[in-house]
Amino acid sequence: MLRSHSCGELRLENLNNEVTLAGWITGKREFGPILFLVISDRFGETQIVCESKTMVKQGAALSLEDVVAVSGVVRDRGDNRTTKITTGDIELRASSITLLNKSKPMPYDHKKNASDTIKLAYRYLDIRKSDIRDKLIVRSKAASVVREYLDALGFNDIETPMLNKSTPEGARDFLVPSRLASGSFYALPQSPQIFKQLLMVAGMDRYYQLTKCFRDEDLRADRQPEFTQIDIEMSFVDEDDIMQMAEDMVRTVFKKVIDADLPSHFPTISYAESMEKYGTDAPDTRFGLEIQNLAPLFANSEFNAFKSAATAKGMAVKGIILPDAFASYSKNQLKKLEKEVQGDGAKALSWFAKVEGEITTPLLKFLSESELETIANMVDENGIMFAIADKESTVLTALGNLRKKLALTHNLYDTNSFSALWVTEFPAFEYDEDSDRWSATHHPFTDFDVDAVERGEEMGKITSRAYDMVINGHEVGGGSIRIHAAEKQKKVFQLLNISDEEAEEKFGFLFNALQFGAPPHGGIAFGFDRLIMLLTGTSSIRDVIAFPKTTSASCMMSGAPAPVRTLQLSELHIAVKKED
RNA sequence: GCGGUCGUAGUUAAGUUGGUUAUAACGCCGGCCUGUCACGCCGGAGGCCGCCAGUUCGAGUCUGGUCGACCGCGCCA
Repeated sequence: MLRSHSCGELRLENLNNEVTLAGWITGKREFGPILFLVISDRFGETQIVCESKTMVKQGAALSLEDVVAVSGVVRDRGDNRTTKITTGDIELRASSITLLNKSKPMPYDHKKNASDTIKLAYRYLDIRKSDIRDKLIVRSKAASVVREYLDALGFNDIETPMLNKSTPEGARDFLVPSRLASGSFYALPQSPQIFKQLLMVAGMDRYYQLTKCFRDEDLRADRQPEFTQIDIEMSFVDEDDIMQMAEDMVRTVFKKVIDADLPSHFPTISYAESMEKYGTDAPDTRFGLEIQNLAPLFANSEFNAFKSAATAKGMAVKGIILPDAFASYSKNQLKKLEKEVQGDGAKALSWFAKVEGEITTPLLKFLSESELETIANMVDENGIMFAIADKESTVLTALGNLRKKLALTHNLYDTNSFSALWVTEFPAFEYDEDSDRWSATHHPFTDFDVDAVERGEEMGKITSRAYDMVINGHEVGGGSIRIHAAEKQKKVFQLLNISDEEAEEKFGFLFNALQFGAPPHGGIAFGFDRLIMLLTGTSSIRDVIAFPKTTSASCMMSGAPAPVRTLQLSELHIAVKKED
């Protein structure tokens, strides 16, 4: 070992010990005949004093971020103790300094808020100098808690292939050209979905994996082209078994990693109720501001925009009530809010405020006495009711986003608290206007009541056996009970207008497997990165990934993606087309 | 693919109605300093104002395009 202690370790009890520390120089304060250095590693920092002429000379030659080993005796700082660092009671009187490696000056000032560009270009320095380091440690800890938890329940960690066959459904695949089979390609997995189901057919009973998934779609603050899933599948279970296990696992992770208590039972809300109350399928329930249906109120309104929205099919007029806030709003701010909802496709945002018992609104002259009275009864003094009349889906999206925005600007919730819940009863099908047909909302292996279709129930009302776990308005995990009977799977393909040939080509190997005694099974997959974002309280996924990519999916350090040599291309039977 | 914000010494920023030699702080280099801990003081070096074109007598500043970073929409079964 090049050191006897870490840089965060020494205390008064080590007085007069002869020790050696190794780390980076992070401070240097010179006073002629005496010189202070600060040596740091990820465990902490320790002050070094150079007093002899030789030591001062050697110390003065060092630069910040040089890597050194320093030997000497631990000394009490006496009157000069500090509480700013954990080793502030002591200092190390240097008797020898070994320069292990020199460092160029830092390319940016880590104490200031440097640009993402330069921090990503020197990611290893950002990890060394910022709290990214702590977030990566949380990530490591969380992964080990997950493994411990699942191992104890008899789950087996089984790897699945990275080189797969491309399936045209779902997200765009990352492709890997084949050298041996000219013109053929592998696809990197979007998730191990089919393989984990095959493992159930294989009788493995309980499977899990922390594994990379790849999706070639445009990025967001919470999306990377490669990300990590906690992938889980179980045999001989129903929804409750999986949900109970999954929430207990997540509770354990939050408790053991950040000592946070999630509720002992996660409430369940149906997709329909979630959309109606919160305008989203991933509601944040740390605050109220639930969406109210205003259709009854305006069904006979003189104000035509409201009346028609309240009565026409597929239209809606809904609102949310923000208590005790109107006095703090200017006309300008209300205009800004309207701009926001217009960004979500709504035509306008109406508002009604209660001032001294009376309703104030730009729509005053369009509304009847009784309408104003009803609103006055709904809103408390100084409260505002915001309303949107539009296409139902637009109204819900816009109010859902407005709700989050208002809660954030008015500090309506504790940012350190957690709300965890399940969303269930998702529609099994959604209507695709482009292709004029119904398609599976989740993947086509999700179980649902197929007979309901034969009974003639409305396609849009049939729900599937799927469930999403939502924490603080983020979907952290989702899964379903799968179809395990080949016959049923065949029917579903037919319902979805997937021809036999198409089904055979896309999913043939799974379909075959279902015919060989597939057990009832189901599972769930968690977005591991998003879970770590919640554990570390960050809003950027890049903060929880050691070497992330930019929003255009490139790496600021390596320059990936990059062109390759012609020889490599020709081995792969590939010619690159020139862009115009 | 679309929209928004941003791009000026190594870094973070300022830069007025378009006008002489483009500022500051931190960092870097040299010097001084015996208890600092954001040490202090003196001096110095450091610029393709992202890139290309245009308007103009004159562009860091105005216009168009382009590249990059970030945020959002589409997309992400």
